[in-house]
Amino acid sequence: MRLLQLHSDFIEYEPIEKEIRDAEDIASKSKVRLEDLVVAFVAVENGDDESVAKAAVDEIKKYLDTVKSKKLLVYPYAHLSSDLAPPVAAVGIIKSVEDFAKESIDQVYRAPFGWTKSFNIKVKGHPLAENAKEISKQAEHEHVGHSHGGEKESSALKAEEKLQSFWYILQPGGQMTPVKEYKFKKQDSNLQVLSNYEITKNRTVNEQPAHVRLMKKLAIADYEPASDAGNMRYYPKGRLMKSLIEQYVTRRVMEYGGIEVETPIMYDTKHPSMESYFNRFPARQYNIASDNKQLFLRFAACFGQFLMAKDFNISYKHLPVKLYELTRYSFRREKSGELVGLRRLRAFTMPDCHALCRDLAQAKEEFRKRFELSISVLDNLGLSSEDVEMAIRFTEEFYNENKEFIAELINRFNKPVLVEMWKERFFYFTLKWEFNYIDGLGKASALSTDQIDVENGKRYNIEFVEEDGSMKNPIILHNSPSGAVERVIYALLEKSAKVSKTGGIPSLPLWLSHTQVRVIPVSQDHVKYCEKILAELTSSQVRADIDDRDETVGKKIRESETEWVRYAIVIGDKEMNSARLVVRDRSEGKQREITLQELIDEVKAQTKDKPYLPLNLPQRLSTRPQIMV
RNA sequence: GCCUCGGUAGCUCAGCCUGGUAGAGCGUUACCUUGGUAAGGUAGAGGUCGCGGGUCCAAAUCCCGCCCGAGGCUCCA
Repeated sequence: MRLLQLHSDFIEYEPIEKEIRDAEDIASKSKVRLEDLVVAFVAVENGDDESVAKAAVDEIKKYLDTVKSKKLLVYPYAHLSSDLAPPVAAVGIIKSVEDFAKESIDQVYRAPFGWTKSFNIKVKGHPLAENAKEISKQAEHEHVGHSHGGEKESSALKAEEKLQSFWYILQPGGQMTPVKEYKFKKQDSNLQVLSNYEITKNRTVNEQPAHVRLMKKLAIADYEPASDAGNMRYYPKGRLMKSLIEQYVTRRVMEYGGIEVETPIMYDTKHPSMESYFNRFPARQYNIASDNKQLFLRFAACFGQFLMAKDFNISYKHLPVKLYELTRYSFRREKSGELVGLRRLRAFTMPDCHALCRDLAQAKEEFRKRFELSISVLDNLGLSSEDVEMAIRFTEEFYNENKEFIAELINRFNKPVLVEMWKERFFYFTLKWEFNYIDGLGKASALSTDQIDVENGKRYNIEFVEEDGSMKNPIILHNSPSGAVERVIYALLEKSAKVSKTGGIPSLPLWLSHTQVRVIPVSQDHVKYCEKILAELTSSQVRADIDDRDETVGKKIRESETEWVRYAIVIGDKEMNSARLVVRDRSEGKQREITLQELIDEVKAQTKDKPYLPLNLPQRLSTRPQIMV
């Protein structure tokens, strides 16, 4: 229950109309005026009962004594809480508050429940005139919790603070050294950054991250002030880039054996299998009220897939079963101060693949495949093992029983790895790894990840029939082979910023570039011929456009450079009378003379095995709305 | 959420300290120029100076509140 008490000179209120069906009937709709009193605004929340009403009255009485008042108005006020009890229950509790109050307070009034009311209030100007409290059922003995920090803390949040971690560096070959004793070499500098980042939490920088400027300059994405923070808009080039990454990751997961499904983005907080899972995590979700249901927006694909898998009829012969979904979006209500460009969002696109496994042996076998898949997917997206640092987390028990398995993963990664070890299992997983991108400001962000989950099979009542006919809960692996799609773009942009910082030419992978080839006519007389070339490129599935604006060649070249267009071909009289083209290759900063077919082959070779989508803007630059730059 | 800094034309920013007619570059529109590998020329349009309140004869400028962003703290299953 939420309680806001105001010591007031007067209040006037007037019932206007019934707001909800369950509103109580009242005798008169005339304006009510009360003077020199305490107004107690009350919101009844889910789970509140008579004992809460009693505790609230004790609290109110204490407050009335403090401000030396003997008059009380109980005023139902739903807006104090986002976790309201159903109206039928709430009206009962409100009446209980009124009844209990009458036992110890001289004059008790109550405003009607369920009505839209207008009110006019004058609060006294002394320091104690305003007082907010949150009263919850479990706080019965102490009766109240102060309104600040009143947010319900999940058990996970509390326990996490107590959880002690032991940090090591694990090298290929299996040698594990406490981080404090490990001598970082020059090539380990990013791992050192990651270690400091995770352990000492020392992160002092005072700059805007490079990718934020680039995502705007390249017209990929931008903030959307009309939405909630951390919900971005994606411009045509960004949307195309995201589509391509999404298609690529999805195809790779399906080739691995993933079965694509789609599940709802919102779930009932009160659903039995949801509640226990839900309460283990910090209250960091978007809440939505719909009729009498309290819904929340998913923060991962787990729920949907688990709820679905629960209804499958599974035999041990079917295992492992791999369910896959690309969530657009997953939502996490990160604290406002934590949001950064495309690195940390409140709405993001997450490939999420769960594998239901028969036992630990099968889980480990599957885990290896997914490790390979993740390395390969990330590499193909343009982020190799050199660009990322690995962290692995496990319980002491798991480590002791699976040393060889863990060493195998480290050897495959072939670089020293940061280890976090716990004495006891607190989370639902026994083993988890992730690849982190370390950006120019020394910030670490997780991309790919996989976990061995030994808890949710049971929690969600997912079962399979074992060979002997018994029912068992599977071990579940949680893999995102690429991490959030937005974060992949963040890493690619940060990586190119690093390149330009060291004097190189920043670029994006060719298959993710909006324009792969730009055709530039010297004058309007050449436009027609250019369009023929353009048609050939397009029919060969090369994304090409034409700068047919009335500008100088120099300017058009300059703009193709600032847009990071890889190939530019200038077409004038010379080219119209020759089979060869002069191609400007941005990666070399030089011009080359080749045929159109050779250019097409060159582009195709570099985009082999990658998805293709057509241009997402008009081909003619003269008809293209300008976005940014 | 808390602390610090910022928000001025579509974009990047100056002006604010010390109150007195709202500026530049890019982009855009029109015209001239018809071009050969990183910016051709001239002219015009374009503003609720984030929003709301206050002080003042007068507020982009000073004060208060709010919104949005950046960085830090914290957090990141």
